[in-house]
Amino acid sequence: MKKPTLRSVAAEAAVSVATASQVLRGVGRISEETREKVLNAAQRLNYVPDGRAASMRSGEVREVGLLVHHVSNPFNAEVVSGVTDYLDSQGYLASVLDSRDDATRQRRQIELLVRNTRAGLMWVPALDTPPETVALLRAHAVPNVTFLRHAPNHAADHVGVHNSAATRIATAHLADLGHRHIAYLGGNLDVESRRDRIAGYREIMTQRGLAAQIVWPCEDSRKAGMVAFQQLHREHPEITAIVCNGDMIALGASLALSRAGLRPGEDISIVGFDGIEEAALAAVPLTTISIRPYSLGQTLAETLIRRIRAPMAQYAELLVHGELTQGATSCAVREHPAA
Amino acid sequence: MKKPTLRSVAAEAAVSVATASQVLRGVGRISEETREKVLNAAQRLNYVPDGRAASMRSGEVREVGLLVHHVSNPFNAEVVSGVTDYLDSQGYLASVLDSRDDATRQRRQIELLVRNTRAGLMWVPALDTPPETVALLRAHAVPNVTFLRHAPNHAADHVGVHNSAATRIATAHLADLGHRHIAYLGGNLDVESRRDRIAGYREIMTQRGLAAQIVWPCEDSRKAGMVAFQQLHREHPEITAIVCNGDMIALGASLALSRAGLRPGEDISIVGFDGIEEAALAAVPLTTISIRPYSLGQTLAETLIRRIRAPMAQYAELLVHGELTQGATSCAVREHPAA
DNA sequence: TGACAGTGGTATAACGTTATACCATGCTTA
DNA sequence: TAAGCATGGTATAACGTTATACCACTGTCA
Repeated sequence: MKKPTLRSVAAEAAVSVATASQVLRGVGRISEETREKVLNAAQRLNYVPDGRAASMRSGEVREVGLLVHHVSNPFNAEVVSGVTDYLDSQGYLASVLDSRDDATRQRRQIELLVRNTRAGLMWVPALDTPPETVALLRAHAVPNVTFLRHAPNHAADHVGVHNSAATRIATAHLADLGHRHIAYLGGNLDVESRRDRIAGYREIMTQRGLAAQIVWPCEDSRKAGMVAFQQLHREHPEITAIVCNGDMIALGASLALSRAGLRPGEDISIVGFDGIEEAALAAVPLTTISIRPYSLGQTLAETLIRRIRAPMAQYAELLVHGELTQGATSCAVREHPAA
Repeated sequence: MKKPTLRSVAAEAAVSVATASQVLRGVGRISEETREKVLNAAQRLNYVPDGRAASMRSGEVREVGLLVHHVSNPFNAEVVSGVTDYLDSQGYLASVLDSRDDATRQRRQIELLVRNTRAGLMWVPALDTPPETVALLRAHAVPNVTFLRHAPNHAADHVGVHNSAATRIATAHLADLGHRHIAYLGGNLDVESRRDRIAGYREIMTQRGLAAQIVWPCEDSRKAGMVAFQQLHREHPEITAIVCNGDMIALGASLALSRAGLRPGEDISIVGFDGIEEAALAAVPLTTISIRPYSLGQTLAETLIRRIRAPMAQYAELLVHGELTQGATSCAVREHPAA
């Protein structure tokens, strides 16, 4: 009643372990007759090989790690879904961890992954990721792909979003609709993605001769978006359009607007960023720059697997372009609402 | 430049592997002097033990599997977050897989987990999970906890929701508000959770002498909820309140209502089920039966770890009770809207 | 002095695979 | 008939740990 092992299968089939191993892996020269004997024995015993032993000997590992800053955030959840689906199709397993954007926590988690010998790692480097964390990965030669953010002084594959291009599209879209007072709402941390997004916003604003550039920070959640929008609206009633740092913020802003008796789109235009499923199904469907998180997750996993298979290949940086998804929250400007 | 091993650490510290191993695990009788020698050597070499080898020899495994039917669904995403957070605190790793509620896919995924020697498994059994899948788990003595649904003919720990009690609360809440035409919206599959929920609904309806029991199926998504509500409303204009099979459906219904020019709560009352973060932050905050998905995830993980540590303990069934979270989508009934 | 118990360490066999090298056969061919 | 070579299989040493058993000292005490 013990767990069946290759030895017991071999005994059952009356062959050597070496032969049994070869049959089960489909390698070597084995006669059809013994092949069947082994296969039957394995079936009878309900044999499943021990991946640990196999991987120790062969050096092949089919498990990877995925480290994000907040698993239950809808954008990340869709990414996780894309990642696990792709990996599953390749026979890989993913261990998912939530760093909560805490560098200390992240450090411990990476150690846990290294200790459990993952073949590679996909990670969103936490804020203030210290050099030691990067050194750890390098010391253990862990194939890894950074996602959304780069790690400081770390040459590695990267999958991310072309942030500035995306906000250029968003801002230009609003400017084309005649808006002149366009604010940027969201983000409160000094991360590259936000910097790049704001840069794209400013670029278009300047190009169109729009001097009133307002950047208003807030956390990445619906609630924070609501509150921040209310403040922004009170301080700058002249604003007729906003570009948001994320869909959750945009949904929050849209909600605040509705609750204030204004109509998203008609009174004030809003453009989101991410393209989560929910965006299209909000009370007022959101106009957003869609990044297709599910497909981004697939790409991320694909990049890691490729790296694992070709460890010496040159590092690559893949930035996906966002595309404008027209919802109902962006319309042509009307006369000044505060006028 | 090769990966450091216990052997190399021992060599560096000029002791035997056995000694090095004992020092690093903090067992055995070792002098302070050699202890430091080993610790320093390990540090210098950036040594991290190989979990595979350790677990093969010691039999201790600190990795588990988590198998749900749809990772990016907000409810499940919050559960995953709770699970990974708890496991992380215990030094465990979770491999997350999405079965898409496909029994064949699920079967392959469980085999993948068994092959990679997880210490245990948390799973939402897919629809029509065949006996062989259950047999597989039993044959390999995999400690496992079923979540939300039971697997057929499978004695195991279970963590779930007290479904009938929850819908009794929801239905009674609406009846107390004076509603007499209350429909049940959502669910399209013959799963126990839905059966139990409907039973709770019927129980209260009957108890209150409300004969008009309407059960309207639909898939578990916002979009499906929208469409289904529209049909339901067209067919049964007398309905003034609905109990939903999930928050996503409720949010969809609420949205459809708004788009039809009706006010959720004031014209037709809606009660959701789940208590996802988003519910409280919808255009109209949702009245729902909250089962705290994050905390449920923690409980789930805790149950599995307990089982792993005490494999012979009696099986337990833990059903959490939902609690009514009052939002704005449920109000006292007014005169008949269709009158 | 010899018995005995601590103290601090080591040698070695597992764990369950896979990779490498090798060994019997039987059959061809010069 | 000897050399050569497929064919089908086996023995065995790894992989990097940990558990078990054991050994060499030193000091204590009758």
